[in-house]
Amino acid sequence: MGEKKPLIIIGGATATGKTALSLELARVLETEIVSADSMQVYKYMDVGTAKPAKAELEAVRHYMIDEFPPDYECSAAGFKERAKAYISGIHEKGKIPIIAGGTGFYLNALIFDTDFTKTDTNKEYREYLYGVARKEGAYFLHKMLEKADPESAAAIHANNVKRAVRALEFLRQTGEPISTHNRREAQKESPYNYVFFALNMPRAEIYSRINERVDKMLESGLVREVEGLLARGYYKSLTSMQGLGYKEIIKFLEGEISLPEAAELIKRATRNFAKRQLTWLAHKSPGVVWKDAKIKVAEAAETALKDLGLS
RNA sequence: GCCCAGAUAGCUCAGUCGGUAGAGCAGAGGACUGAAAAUCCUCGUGUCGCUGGUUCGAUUCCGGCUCUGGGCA
Repeated sequence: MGEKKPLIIIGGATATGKTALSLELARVLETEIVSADSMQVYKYMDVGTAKPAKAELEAVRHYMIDEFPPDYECSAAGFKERAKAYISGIHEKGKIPIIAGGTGFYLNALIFDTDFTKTDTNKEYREYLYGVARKEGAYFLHKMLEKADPESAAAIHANNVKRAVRALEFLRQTGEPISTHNRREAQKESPYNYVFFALNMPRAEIYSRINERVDKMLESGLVREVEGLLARGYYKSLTSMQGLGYKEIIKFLEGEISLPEAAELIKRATRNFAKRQLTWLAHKSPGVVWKDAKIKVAEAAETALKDLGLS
């Protein structure tokens, strides 16, 4: 019976101090960090994604940051595959990996080693389905799903074209309804011995920190960063360019909105995002332990080790 | 000082040919298992500026007042 390997997870809404705490924790525990952030994986996207500073990245070894070019379509599957390998690497060094990040879906994929059935993305079929949705409407597409996979159809709202497409796609590729797959994965037990801390603070404080951070990003050259990305040939429909801050600045650069308007939009969208993160943490993350965001490293390290049964 | 237009949900506004009102955004809650910083769902009672009048009944019509735009002096 191989003993379960330890993992320390640091989650929480955006702008809540995950980066700072994970850095300090990594120093104290002399270990390394695997980021779980769907946007920090991209190169050249630094200020808009609030990546750790260069000096910080040098001080503590980080993985899954600057992992892909912005035109690579990162997915939970691809992310998990790589991150999992890095985690084992850290374990082999006899260290406890720290997973830090705000992408709840990615965090879960790692913690539960979600099985993303290997399939080639069938672009044509996907395009075809989107075509159906465009021409016949979302409701029609949903009807299609209802015939093929009633259980999934019942769980997916008719307006959620993206989900309906994926369900249909999954069925065609694997021959299994995605609802069955989801149920199986949701019941999985983690192969790790993990502690999951979620940094918490009053909602109003998170929001004002977000507002301040967006202003700082603008001062730190977010506009220049986006201009640079466009100059390198990365275009607005890329997944990476859909990131918070990027899509809005592109609109500004295209003359659609003013800079102050863009700033407001970014703040608002980021606040909405933070709320979604909180919902995920509260309902989709088994074992989360909420911690005051101002927790001291020493205390965090001590409780983590204790909860892992390592002290 | 005069004329015109506004004054309705936190914001922007719609509406009621007189029977106490509704959208978008904000905000709140939720879903999510190969796009997830994405995608999607649910939730709207507020002295309808104040004050008289007409009316069975006024936020809706009429008068006055206050405030805000714009115009004329």
